[in-house]
Amino acid sequence: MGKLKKIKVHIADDHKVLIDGIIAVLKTESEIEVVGCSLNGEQVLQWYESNSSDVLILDINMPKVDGISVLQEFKKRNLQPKVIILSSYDDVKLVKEVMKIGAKAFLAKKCASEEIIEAIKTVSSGENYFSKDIQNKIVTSFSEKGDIKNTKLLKLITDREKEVLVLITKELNTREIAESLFISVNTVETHRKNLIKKLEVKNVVGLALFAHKNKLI
Amino acid sequence: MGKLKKIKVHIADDHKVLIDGIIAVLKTESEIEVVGCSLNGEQVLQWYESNSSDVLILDINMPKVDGISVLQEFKKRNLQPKVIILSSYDDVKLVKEVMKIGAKAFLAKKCASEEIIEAIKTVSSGENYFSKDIQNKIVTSFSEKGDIKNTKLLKLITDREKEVLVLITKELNTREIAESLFISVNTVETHRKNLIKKLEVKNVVGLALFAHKNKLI
DNA sequence: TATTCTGTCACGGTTTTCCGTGATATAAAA
DNA sequence: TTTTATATCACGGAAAACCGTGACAGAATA
Repeated sequence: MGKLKKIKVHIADDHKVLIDGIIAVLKTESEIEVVGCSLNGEQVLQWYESNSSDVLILDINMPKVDGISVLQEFKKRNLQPKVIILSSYDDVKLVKEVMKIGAKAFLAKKCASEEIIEAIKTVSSGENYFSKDIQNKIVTSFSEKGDIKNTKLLKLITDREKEVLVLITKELNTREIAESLFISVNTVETHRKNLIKKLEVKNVVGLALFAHKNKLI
Repeated sequence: MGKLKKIKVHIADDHKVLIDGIIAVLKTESEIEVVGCSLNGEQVLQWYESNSSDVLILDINMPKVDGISVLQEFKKRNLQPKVIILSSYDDVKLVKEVMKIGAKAFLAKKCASEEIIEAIKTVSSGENYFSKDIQNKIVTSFSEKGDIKNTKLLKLITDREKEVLVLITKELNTREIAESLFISVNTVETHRKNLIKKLEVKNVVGLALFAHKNKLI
């Protein structure tokens, strides 16, 4: 052991084999040192009560306490190991969610094992890391169109109704909308009624959310 | 000219030099044929009235009619050349916007010229294409946290209030919320009042939009 | 211990939304 | 030319939202 400060890693996954696999891979890296491992979320939280690591490789699907809950608990306790999420699901929404609650990297389990090393080094230097296939998914998801269902609805409403809808989202009430469009209160009410019918919502809340989701504002 | 069906490309950019550059690059590719070019959006629309191409390389910033407007007009006229956006701005939001209105690829102007060829081939086969630097930006943008401004307000409201707020966005009225939380209508009203005060909005519309903007739903 | 925060509930009153139903004029489409 | 779509207006009534004010218990905090 030289003067080199190793990157301390904890591995949490309910599949013992997978942990062993990762340990084997990491053994080839002199800068990385596995300092602990857990088979479920509970163990992880316990371990971090009396220990610490630079990086935590965390499975999402674990018994007792799942990975998401572990992350949330970490946030509460203000624990700061850089977390690399390891998941068999590589849904883009899931990726977004875990990044939001503090993860620094996301690896699909089917990723190349060298990517684990890459990920550890990257997050410990402060950057985020996504495995190649995840990157692809993210980019692909980007070009997906929004709801197709709603474009149909969007085409149903007239320009004037759209105008009223926008003013509704500005938190104006019917009287104020009428004044700002120089039309009768009754007319505005009619527009409201038609909007609610056409957009298949129950009330203003539905209208406001529709407008926002469809970027009318 | 053999039996090979060439990919017909139109180039639109207000910088003549850039057009010439692209033409020079594409000349090396036997499968690609430049069939026209325009210096502004108006010319593009005119050209497509009596001509057609498989691919259109389109600059965003052009005089008279800009690239976005061209895309929108295309949609109206139901013209279907695969559009590759060429832009000096590589803002992620811009990328998202143009993809939504029908673009198939996005290239930053600083991209490697081979990427243009790659992009043309990719879109003409029906897939989307993003230049490497754009891909990076997209992935990076993914891990960025949301608004910082509203987190102040978000911290002001209690868990129970958040619960009520979420139910409001489901288009439930006060009575229904009360029933689903097993509390009195009066209590729900109190929560509503507090929410409106704390979040500094005028009515339910403001509440709904706040919830949506802050991803509470 | 005293104070603040949270969650609960109540009452009365005003304002706004929601709903149905119907009418008229104009313009566009079948 | 008849029909359809759009935009306008009216009335009446029920339902819901909004507002102020006050109160109480338990938990957390200072």
